[in-house]
Amino acid sequence: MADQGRIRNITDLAKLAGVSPGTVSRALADSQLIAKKTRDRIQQLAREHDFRPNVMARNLRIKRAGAIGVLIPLGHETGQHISDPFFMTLLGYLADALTERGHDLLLSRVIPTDPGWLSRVVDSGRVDGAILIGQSDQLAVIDSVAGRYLPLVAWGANLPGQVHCSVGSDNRKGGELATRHLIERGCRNFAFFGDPVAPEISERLAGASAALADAGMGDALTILPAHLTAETAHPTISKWLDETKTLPNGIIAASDVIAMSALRALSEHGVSVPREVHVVGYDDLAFANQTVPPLTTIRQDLAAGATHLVDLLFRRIAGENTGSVVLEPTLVVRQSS
Amino acid sequence: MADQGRIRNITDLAKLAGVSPGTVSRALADSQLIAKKTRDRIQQLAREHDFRPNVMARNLRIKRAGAIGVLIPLGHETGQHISDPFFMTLLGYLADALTERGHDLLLSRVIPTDPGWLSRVVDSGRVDGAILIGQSDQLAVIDSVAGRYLPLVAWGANLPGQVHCSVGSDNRKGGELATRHLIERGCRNFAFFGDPVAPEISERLAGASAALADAGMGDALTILPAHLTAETAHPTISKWLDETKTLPNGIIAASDVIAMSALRALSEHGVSVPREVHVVGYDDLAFANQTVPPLTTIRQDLAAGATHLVDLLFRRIAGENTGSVVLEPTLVVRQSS
DNA sequence: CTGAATGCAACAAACGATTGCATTGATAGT
DNA sequence: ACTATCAATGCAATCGTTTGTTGCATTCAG
Repeated sequence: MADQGRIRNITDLAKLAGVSPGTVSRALADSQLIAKKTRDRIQQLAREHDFRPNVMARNLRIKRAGAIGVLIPLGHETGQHISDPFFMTLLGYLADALTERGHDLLLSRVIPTDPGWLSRVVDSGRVDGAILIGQSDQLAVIDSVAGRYLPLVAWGANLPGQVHCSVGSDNRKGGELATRHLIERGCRNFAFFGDPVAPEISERLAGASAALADAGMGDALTILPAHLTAETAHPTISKWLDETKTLPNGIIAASDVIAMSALRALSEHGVSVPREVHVVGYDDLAFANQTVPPLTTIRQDLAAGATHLVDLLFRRIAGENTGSVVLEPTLVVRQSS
Repeated sequence: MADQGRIRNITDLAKLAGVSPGTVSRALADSQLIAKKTRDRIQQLAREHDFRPNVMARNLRIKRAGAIGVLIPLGHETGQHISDPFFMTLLGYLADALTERGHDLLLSRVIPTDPGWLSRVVDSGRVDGAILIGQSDQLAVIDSVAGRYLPLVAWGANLPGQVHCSVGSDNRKGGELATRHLIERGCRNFAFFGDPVAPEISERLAGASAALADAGMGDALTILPAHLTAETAHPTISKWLDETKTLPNGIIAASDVIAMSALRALSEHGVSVPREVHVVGYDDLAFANQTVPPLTTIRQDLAAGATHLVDLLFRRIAGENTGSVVLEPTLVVRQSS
């Protein structure tokens, strides 16, 4: 009969080492309370049997989860897949930032059917805190949970009177930047591609309108409510181009994804960018400088955003009631304008 | 004095209901052992205090983790960010498939420095199984863990003699498909953009070479080892175009991301696609039909791939020693060829 | 009216760790 | 030689559940 197989828990290892479980626990934690010699021996033994203490049991005792829930609520825009490049870019940065802090990332794509979707996660005891990527149309639910649960932060708009902590860029200002740039480029006739049902988008639109009003061109804007996915944006835009009599010469897209669809649709209609029409996107995702022509866009610094989100979250986990953060959007000029 | 605050655990609720904790547990699980009347009363009470049993404690007792680890090993190609659209697309599908099975997704971006990176996750007790997105250059480590740990599957190549279970498309065949298509389009002079250091890429290249040899054009292929990220691929390609004397008329890109960079570089060099040069990508990611012109590409069905990965994983969790799956790649013809 | 069958709920032992406190030896101080 | 001190380890309670076993009332057949 062999050694009775693998070492499954701290008690097995204790027997093997001829000590008590408590001693093993301390030894593996490298506690000074245990003689260096014993510690080394036990650690060596653990390595030999490649034994690792059960994290779940540890977390239960220690009362922490070691994981942060990252939720992507898809309320409106149900067609929007989790693999939307914007979400994914932010997710990537979050993964890095959380790993750095020694926490795991529990990913959840959630389609809010009942109002319990958020508490189900935060009250489950599986996570030490939660990060929402986008608020979708769930402001009420988010605010209500945020009222009693501190470690919760969201990417998105910072609206007056909102209870929860958010990180996002100044969408209104972004819209202004884009529009001013187009005005400088000599555009006189504008179109906004994007559905203002989402708060961020409607802010961007508001910024655009304001900039035009400032320039005395308040009535030169057409709004085309294009959805945020490429699959739905392209046909919408294409159809619109077919039907429109006078083409605008400045297009403000609510996202890079929409801008990319616009570039394609314009190309298919034989319209030259930027000669005939100038296009500005929003986000500055990785692909934005790989389009033909490379896209002028409003950059949201998602790396900085992720860092802020994580930073605020951990301060809240520590008990601090932090405020929100609004990032400055910047204009990145490339060849589409 | 109020009700002493929140209900934190099953015992609190038991006291409140005047029953034992065990009864509460059974009641919340809707066990027939508890009288319907008692069950209802307790469930109602739980709802009122929106109490949810602690998942970690439950999992500890029940000996399951309720989560699947999804690991993205970044061995070679360290520049490759987690937000690579390919990874993210697959991740999205995985998130959906796992959620459907009632499991959480524990995301980990791992840069393998020591060989313990994989066991650290699977032996931690936090996950019921693990899915690797890509094998990177870690075949040895993966195979060694797979030898003793059943619930492990990987997206990637299916190599002869490999111990671990994998799901991936037939890269060699994909390379052949792309090349045959270009031959049919009348191309006579070819370039392959991609670094064959990764096993998948080298298979795609092998397929391309084979197809050319078949057609008696074995020496008509130039290889440009472009990296998989857009940031690095574009300058490489651009430089190459500057220096090359005779332009190929057929380009096989190892991925859609590389193809997109190629499209841009070609456009910048005033080369018309597809009139002068035909381009085929690989993957068929969401953006592939939004490029200018829309990209002809080899489609890997990632939705099906994710379903297979999850399916195999759960069969392995149940104890079955499954084989690997190889998916058929298909050609999607658009306007770049 | 007695004894067996049945339905409900309580009890207590796990799951695998951590940690305050008690205990043990050995060394040192007087 | 006797005790005070201290370092090293063991003991046992605890985290919040689940679940096999047991015990107490009923109910019903005979």
